[in-house]
Amino acid sequence: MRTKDLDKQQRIKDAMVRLILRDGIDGVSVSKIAREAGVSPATIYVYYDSKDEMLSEVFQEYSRRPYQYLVRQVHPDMGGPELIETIVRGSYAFSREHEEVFSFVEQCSRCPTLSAHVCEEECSCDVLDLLHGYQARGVLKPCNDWTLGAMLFAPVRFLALNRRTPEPDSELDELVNMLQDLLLT
Amino acid sequence: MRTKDLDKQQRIKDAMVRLILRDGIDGVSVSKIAREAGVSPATIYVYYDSKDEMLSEVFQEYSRRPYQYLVRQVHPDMGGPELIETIVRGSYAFSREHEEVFSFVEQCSRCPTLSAHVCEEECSCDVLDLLHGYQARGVLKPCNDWTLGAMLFAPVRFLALNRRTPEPDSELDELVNMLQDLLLT
Amino acid sequence: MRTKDLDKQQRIKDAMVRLILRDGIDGVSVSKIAREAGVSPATIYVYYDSKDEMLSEVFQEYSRRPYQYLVRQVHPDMGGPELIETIVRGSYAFSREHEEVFSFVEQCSRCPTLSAHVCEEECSCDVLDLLHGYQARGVLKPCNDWTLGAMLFAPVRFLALNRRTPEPDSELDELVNMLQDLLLT
Amino acid sequence: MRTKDLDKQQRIKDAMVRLILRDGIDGVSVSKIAREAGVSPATIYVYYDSKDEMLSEVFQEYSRRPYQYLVRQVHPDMGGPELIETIVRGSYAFSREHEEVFSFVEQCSRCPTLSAHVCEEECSCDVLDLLHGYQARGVLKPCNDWTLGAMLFAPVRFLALNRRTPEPDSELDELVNMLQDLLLT
DNA sequence: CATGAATGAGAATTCATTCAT
DNA sequence: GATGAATGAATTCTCATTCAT
Repeated sequence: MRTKDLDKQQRIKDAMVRLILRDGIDGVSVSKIAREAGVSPATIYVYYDSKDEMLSEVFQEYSRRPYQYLVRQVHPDMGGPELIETIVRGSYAFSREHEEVFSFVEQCSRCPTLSAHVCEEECSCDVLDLLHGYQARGVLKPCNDWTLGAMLFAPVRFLALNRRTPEPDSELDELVNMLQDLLLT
Repeated sequence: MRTKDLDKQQRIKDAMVRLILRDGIDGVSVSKIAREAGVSPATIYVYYDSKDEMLSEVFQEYSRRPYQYLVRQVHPDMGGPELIETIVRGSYAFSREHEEVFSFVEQCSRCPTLSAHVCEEECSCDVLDLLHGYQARGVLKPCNDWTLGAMLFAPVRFLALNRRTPEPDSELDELVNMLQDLLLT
Repeated sequence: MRTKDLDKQQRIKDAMVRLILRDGIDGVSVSKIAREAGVSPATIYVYYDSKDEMLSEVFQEYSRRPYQYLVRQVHPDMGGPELIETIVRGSYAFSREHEEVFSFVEQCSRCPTLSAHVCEEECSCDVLDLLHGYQARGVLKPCNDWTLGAMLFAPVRFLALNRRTPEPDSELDELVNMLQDLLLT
Repeated sequence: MRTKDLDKQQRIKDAMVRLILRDGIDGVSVSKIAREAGVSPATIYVYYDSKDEMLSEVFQEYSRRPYQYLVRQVHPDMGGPELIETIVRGSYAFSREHEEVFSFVEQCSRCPTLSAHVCEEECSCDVLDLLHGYQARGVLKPCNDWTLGAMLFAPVRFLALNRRTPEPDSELDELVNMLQDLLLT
């Protein structure tokens, strides 16, 4: 008995996410993924029951990534302004350092068949917990979780998505300032 | 007969957009669209050279819709607070009244192959012009177009996308208030 | 618009039945059939929704063939002995002249998924009507339709199936004689 | 351990035969059989060199079963009428008590690739020997083995195959009577 | 303009089988 | 002996597109 090769499964995920960045979610096929991952198409079915399930499973896993990335950057003893800045700049950094994951998650979360099984609220819960701490301490204005998320995550992603060259340093600066003004007490 | 033809092309667009809301952009095919539109697959090729071109063309056309919708709601003699409120609530209204178009545009704009040919800046130019007027008059804070768009359009779409029942009235209220505070002088 | 080519559909059916005689019902594939018929695999799906439906439809059509063949051989003014002889020898002749259809029907009628939709009684109804006439005239013994069918059709098919060389003339003669003794008044 | 192995092989055979009753001979696969038998696909290849050989071997073994069943029911000192009745009713009983084996053998014996290696004559030799005894004693009419088999086995299988509800008691009665009249001196 | 038939290419998936343990 | 992983080849079927009418 050969044991399940976790490295192989990771190569499959990587290949999928890479191809979706390149060709779009409507341009990937199981055979393309297999070729890119260096395995047989049949091997993919050792790890996933179907293409849909593969997409769904990996989406579920990766949709937490942007938030996990942020949690790693934030220290709970940061000040309010630094917190906002870290979240905004961190979000943008994630979209650059993990382009494929960022694009993959953005695409999946707009696809009705996939997004049905993933809840933004759950994905961001760790970051939200952090933010709740700041709200409790009166550093952050008390406001609804959804509004908070909408303001903290959506605009920077908008910039990341519509990224042009050169880098939008000034836009990011402006955004950071605005959100500091807006969300801190 | 002109009417007939335009009607047929419109039926094709409607069918496409309806199916993409239902099945996702990775789940539509030319034959499905044809069936849904009540025409032959061959007929689609009377109006479009290829599936890709069809998607691209319709995306280009429809990506302006959310902004056209807003322009129709805004009167240039509105006050600043009313302006913000109209834009935010109008954006949300659009996502509800034109669910398929909203979903279609959101999906296409995340798809790298499609979004390459559509520029957010161009789509929103009419709304931006309006906003520039308000900035010139000193009603709206002077800030970068991208930052402005990011703040005015992205958060409400975030709410629209992650819509849950019941309706997020309070979130919208909060959002409106925040943006009024933030963007008005 | 090209019109549906009935000849093409016939070639598909012929190919299917020929291959099933050669390779068995578990040995045919859509692509093999297409190659044998000289069409593209996709073309088969113009005429049938799926492989299963194709099998089922053709089975339903062809399962009547052995009986239609018999009806053509029997004249209603035949005498009783001649009737029996014609049916028995006719059944055997059919199995030789239409080997593929015979084998196809025999294989399908044993396959649980296929036989569920085909009823022997319906297939043989024309022959049974003929036989009822003979029973009404007191030429043929009055007996249950199923028993009659079992005696008239099953034994000769048994011989046809287990055919060895040389031809089973003597067996057929004996069978004819026996059934004449048994079934005539 | 011997018991373990034979048990495992038996489970494989059982699974195969069960699945063929359910899905038809064209619907079984090695993995399905393995799953149904609760073993690994690879294990099947410990006992058989290939799928074809497995089918062929089991068919060869099981094709004798209906006749072995009959031999067990017949006592050589039975009278002629009882003999006929036992064979006919026994054949029918077998088809009910061992549905999967009955269906399996019927399907295989129609499949050209499989039936080539199995000879009805050999399978039934024990029953034929019995019948020869009755013929020698002048109880049973002297007639060709094939004709005898055709009359004694085929009609009742025809009824078994086209079984409807309720049970065909009257057909069986009639069949028994007919064959007694026909075959006994 | 409009169509349904037709198709080569490719989709997702399963197959029978072998490999490594 | 027994296994689950792995796979090349083949499966059924759909795709985007073109053809003939």
